[in-house]
Amino acid sequence: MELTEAKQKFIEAWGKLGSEWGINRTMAQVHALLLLTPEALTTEEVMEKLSISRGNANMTLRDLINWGLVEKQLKQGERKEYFYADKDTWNIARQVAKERRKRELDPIIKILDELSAVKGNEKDPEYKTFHKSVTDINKLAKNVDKTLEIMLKAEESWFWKSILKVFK
Amino acid sequence: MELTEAKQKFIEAWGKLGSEWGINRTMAQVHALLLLTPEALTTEEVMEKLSISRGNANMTLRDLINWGLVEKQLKQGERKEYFYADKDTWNIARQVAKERRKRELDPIIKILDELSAVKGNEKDPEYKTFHKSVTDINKLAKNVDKTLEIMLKAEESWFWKSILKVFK
DNA sequence: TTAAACTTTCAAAATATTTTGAAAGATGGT
DNA sequence: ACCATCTTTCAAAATATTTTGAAAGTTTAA
Repeated sequence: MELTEAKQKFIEAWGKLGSEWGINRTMAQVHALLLLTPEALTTEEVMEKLSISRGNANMTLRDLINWGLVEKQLKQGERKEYFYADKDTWNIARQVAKERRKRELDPIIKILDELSAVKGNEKDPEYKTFHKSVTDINKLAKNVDKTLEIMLKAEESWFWKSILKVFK
Repeated sequence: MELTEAKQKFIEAWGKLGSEWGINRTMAQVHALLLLTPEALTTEEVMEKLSISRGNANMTLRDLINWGLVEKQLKQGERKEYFYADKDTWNIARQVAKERRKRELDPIIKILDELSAVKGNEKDPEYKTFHKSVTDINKLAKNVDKTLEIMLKAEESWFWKSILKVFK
């Protein structure tokens, strides 16, 4: 397989994986493209290489910046913006975990807290099942949340350092 | 908040969370409904409670069975099938991890292996960046895969037992 | 074998999501 | 102030996904 074909395959695969995990296909593809590109690219170049519209490229690049996966670069004497993707796999994983935690885990925990607090008749199987499921899921969600928090901030802890080293 | 409203909220929240993670909204909602229900339900009951069509209910329930989250129950002298959801949070998490690993992680690792093997000119920055990104991601993916495998099969290991206890 | 009870299928319809592209909005140099 | 260059916006169009429901399929009992 030659490089051009291989790049294409990677972009496709990354796009597919992304969409299976609730990340817009194009966003994942633009990210893949930037991961494979040594220098920063302009909106124009992203548009061309992936055959997408200006609007789409613009929005997608903003999103990637908001996710902390891509940074905007300005070059001396040039008006246009260049986009560069962080190539550190570990940072990418960290950023994705961080964002999804904030966007999805936190809100669901808030709801689960409310629902855990709902009172009812302990003799009623309907209530008992409801309460058990909700509190169990809440517990798990909170543990995941806590663990992520620790992993995300405290890479300095010897304990986590040794666990995380396995993944790097 | 009273029970009926709380149940409704949980079903909605679970559906939303599911769809943000690439799981069909209805599938997540049916799962939520079954999680809240002490006894097994028939297709008919699921249709009514969630106002969905027969076809949808049928397909969704099959999917949940394929994911290992719901089981079919047959009752003495009755023709119709009843559906019951495993209420053990830990099992649910295990099953989801197991299925997604099989369906998504394994295929992407296969592709990354192929792409890692692509040869090129080490002096070419295009190639170098491609190769680094692909092999780095491949490494991370393989570590995640290995870890999941260990977690999924070997709960008997004292090491994992102590780690996993934190989450339960 | 028939028929009632139940399940499955799948093309078409409904809905949701993504993408486009032209126009409006910025920005900076002259 | 004007213009060229670049970015952003967003309603409409294109695409993708999900849902429907009626018909076909299956199973069981009499």
